[in-house]
Amino acid sequence: MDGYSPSNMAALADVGVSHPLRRKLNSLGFHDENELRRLVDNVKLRGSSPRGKDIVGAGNTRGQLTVLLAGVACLYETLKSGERQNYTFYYPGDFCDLHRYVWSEPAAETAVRALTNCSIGIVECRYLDEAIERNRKLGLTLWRATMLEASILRERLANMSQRPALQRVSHLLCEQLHRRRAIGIDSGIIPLTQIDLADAAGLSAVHTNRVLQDLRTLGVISASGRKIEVANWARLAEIANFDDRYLTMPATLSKWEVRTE
Amino acid sequence: MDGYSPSNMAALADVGVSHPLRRKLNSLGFHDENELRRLVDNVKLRGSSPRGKDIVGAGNTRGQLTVLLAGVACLYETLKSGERQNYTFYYPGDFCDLHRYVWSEPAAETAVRALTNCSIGIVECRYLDEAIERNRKLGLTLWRATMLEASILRERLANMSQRPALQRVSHLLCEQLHRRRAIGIDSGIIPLTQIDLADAAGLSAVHTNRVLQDLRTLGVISASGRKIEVANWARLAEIANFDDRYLTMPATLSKWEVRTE
DNA sequence: CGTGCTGTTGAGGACGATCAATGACGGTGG
DNA sequence: CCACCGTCATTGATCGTCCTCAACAGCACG
Repeated sequence: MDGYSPSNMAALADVGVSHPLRRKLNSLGFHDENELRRLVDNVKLRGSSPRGKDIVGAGNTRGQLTVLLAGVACLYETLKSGERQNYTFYYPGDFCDLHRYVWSEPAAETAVRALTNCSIGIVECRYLDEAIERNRKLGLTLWRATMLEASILRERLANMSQRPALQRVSHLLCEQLHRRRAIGIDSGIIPLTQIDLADAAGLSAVHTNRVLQDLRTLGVISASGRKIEVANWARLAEIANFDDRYLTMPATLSKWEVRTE
Repeated sequence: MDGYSPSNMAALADVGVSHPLRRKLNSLGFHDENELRRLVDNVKLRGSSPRGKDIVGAGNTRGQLTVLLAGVACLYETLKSGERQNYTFYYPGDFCDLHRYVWSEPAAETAVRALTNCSIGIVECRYLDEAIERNRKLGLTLWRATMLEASILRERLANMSQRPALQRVSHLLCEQLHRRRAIGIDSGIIPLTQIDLADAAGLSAVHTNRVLQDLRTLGVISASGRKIEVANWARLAEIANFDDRYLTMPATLSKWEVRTE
């Protein structure tokens, strides 16, 4: 199970753990307490989605932005050949449809789907318009969120097109581990099916399975049949040739953060 | 040769053809004449780069943004295995290092390289800071530019990981054709070497060559040995299963454009 | 207690990588 | 004007990775 199941969201708030969105914006260098509070207050709970269900489909949620509050989701597309391609994974705090806010309708075949049971929040675009209007740093921060998405896509591109399957899968796992740790989930459990991984890695499910078995043989992931649990992070990163710089804000804060009054 | 060689930039201005940056921002839905004029006036010519030379390397151009004025460039990375991965192609009007402006230093191995002879302009970050400060729509437009980059990356990801080589190369060619036409270059000539294509498609140069020969046999590209010229756009798009929606602003203008007073 | 979805295994075959060598072209300097 | 050199294009042969098809086992669900 995921650290953030829908059922414990209320508990989260009580215990005083940061709202996922607040944590996300913090990690992007946005620390305006006042604005954060207002923004978080404007996130309405839309409900929950079971695994496999589309969160953002074609044409719905006009005028609203979707925030993932708990669970794991992905932006995917069903290609004409019938295969599925997972483009981006979403974790709590991520906006699932920023592209719609800034750009346009994506192709009709593109959608966001829940990979585990998810809890969904919504924000009115109108509210966000106003917030960006009065606080330019918020706009820059969201721009930066998009830049992070692009950064992840570039990394994936390099690792999918050039590397053999073992490294592809390992790299994907590393990305998930890091992103989960960034939101406070330290366990090595990755709540994705082999099929989800295959769709993201551009491999067949069969071959993905074989790669995972190899990783088990190497002692990198534990041997339980149904769930994927990384046992040896260092070895995994080594195999994947993983360098987390593309995921994290540099220690030398960007000028925008420095410019914070 | 390219429609925009460095040598005819001056001529461009005389004939009254749009500045590349103006055209780019227009295509992203930004039409504030006043702001555009000021921005363009603040683009200083940095000089030109011959094919193969790095335009944006590690650590230079602190405090400045790079705009491609003429030619074709690409964001690439030399992987540890020695292969090269082309992430993004840049065409006149594109900022080459927006990622640095918003995010941070990329990995040291990432750089921007001229693929043809290029003409380079620069803008002081400070100026852009001010411009975004006073004109919120400009910031949103640049955000949108990043979103377009991400959109292209997603499309590439799908086509690189799932499709056979013929479609990969075809799709890449289609992308170039469309982007070139968007900046006013209608010829079917694509000024890239087979090696450039291979690095972008994640294929070996040898196999890329064979694919191009197949395309010649199919009558899709012309048979001249040294340059790649697309002879049959429709057929190419068909092979590539190309859908240009991911590249273009929708006809139904985004709310931002509508909101333009 | 079936019905799906997920995970697992085997065998055969296609696609693309790799290695190696040659040809063609453009630019440079004598 | 010619000789030279580096980059790019081309060809053939071999080999490895990964796909495809097919079947079955296990677990979770109603």
